[in-house]
Amino acid sequence: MTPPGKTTKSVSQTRRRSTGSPAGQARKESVLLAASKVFAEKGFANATVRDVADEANMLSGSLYYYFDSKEAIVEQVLVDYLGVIIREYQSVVAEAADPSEALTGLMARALRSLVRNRNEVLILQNDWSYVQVFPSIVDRQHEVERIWMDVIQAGMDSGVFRGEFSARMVYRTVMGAVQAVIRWFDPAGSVTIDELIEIETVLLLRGVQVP
Amino acid sequence: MTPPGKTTKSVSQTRRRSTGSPAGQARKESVLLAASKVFAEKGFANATVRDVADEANMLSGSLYYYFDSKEAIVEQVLVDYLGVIIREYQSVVAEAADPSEALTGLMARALRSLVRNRNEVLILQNDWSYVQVFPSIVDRQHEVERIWMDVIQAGMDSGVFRGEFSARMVYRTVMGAVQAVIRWFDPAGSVTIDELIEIETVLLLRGVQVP
DNA sequence: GTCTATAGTCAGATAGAC
DNA sequence: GTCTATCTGACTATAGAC
Repeated sequence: MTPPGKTTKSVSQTRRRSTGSPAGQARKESVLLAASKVFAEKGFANATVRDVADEANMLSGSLYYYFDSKEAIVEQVLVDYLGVIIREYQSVVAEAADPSEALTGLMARALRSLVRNRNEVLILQNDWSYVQVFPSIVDRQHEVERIWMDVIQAGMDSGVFRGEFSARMVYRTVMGAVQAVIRWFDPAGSVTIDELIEIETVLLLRGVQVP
Repeated sequence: MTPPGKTTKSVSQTRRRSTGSPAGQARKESVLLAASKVFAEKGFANATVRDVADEANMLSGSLYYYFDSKEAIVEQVLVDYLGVIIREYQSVVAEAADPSEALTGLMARALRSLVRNRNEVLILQNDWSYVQVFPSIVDRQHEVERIWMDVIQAGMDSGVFRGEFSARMVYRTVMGAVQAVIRWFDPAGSVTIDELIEIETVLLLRGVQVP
């Protein structure tokens, strides 16, 4: 498979106080955690900085010690998440023996992360119109797309995936179905994550592969 | 296939002036059209009533002659759209000879409406957290879900669709992939709508059907 | 029916005490 | 670092003239 390729840079630079201490760093993390929860539940535009502060057990003014703006908070939340998932995808691809295994692995990885990082994925889905102004986020989304499409294209080139569709269309269709899982899957329900992966893989891979 | 079943009622009652005249009705329609465009482009929360008024070539105060609130406008936009698509789905199912034909027909219908009513679908997708407070909208979404799931369940019962998944999971997965089309399909691009339908049908139906 | 003008509200951000 | 207090701007919605 294709080599990793160093990930995109540059979160909008913040001219904030250092937050050098470990305690300060931890506090910042707790703000990010609170923000991801609040933004996911109420929607970015509907959630107020006071909501976030409440959830983080501080007052709204204090947030501005750590972040320049409400936008900067959601940007950091999503950049952090995308950074993690990109590295995971890269290692999945690196360890896969062939395109079918790689695509299956990517789907499994996506589904697990969807369940684990439900809030971040919900924000990306629901508030895309508000976060697409950040190049730091858009660039990382493109990096994700590139990783998946390289796998799909490799499968088409080697003849195991149907070649009559564009890799981009296949990627979007598969990813669309995968992302939709967030609307119905309940980790506490009767369907396990492993069953979920089995189901989605069967439903989607059959159409992608050459019969 | 299952009988139509009368659609849900009750848009939040407006205590507005009559707007009885044909001209007034047409003006109201033009506000709805402007609103669907503005809300889809900027997101419901980000769009202001002034934006909508501008697009409809009037001043923001004048909007309130036709509607009680910003919320009432988006509600009307989506209720109108959902009413149309529900009737279309019902007739597709009524005319289908078997579940496979019905499901293919539903997918084709969904994809065409996605392209034709891009704005309304975008609002439903992007601003679901803001419009889910309207029973008039949620009820109609459930009606859509019911129509699709009845078809899928019938296919499972008759043995042509894989029975090991729940109808709901299949519905959500297929619909997720279909809805994702709105993010990449360009009606002015090189892929025609008919090709789009062919592609999505092949990719998705193969996994649903028993080999 | 559409306009002007504005009331009322609320949210993001800042200043400065502690 | 966190708080209190407050400013500022923006937006929805209304009142009333035309």
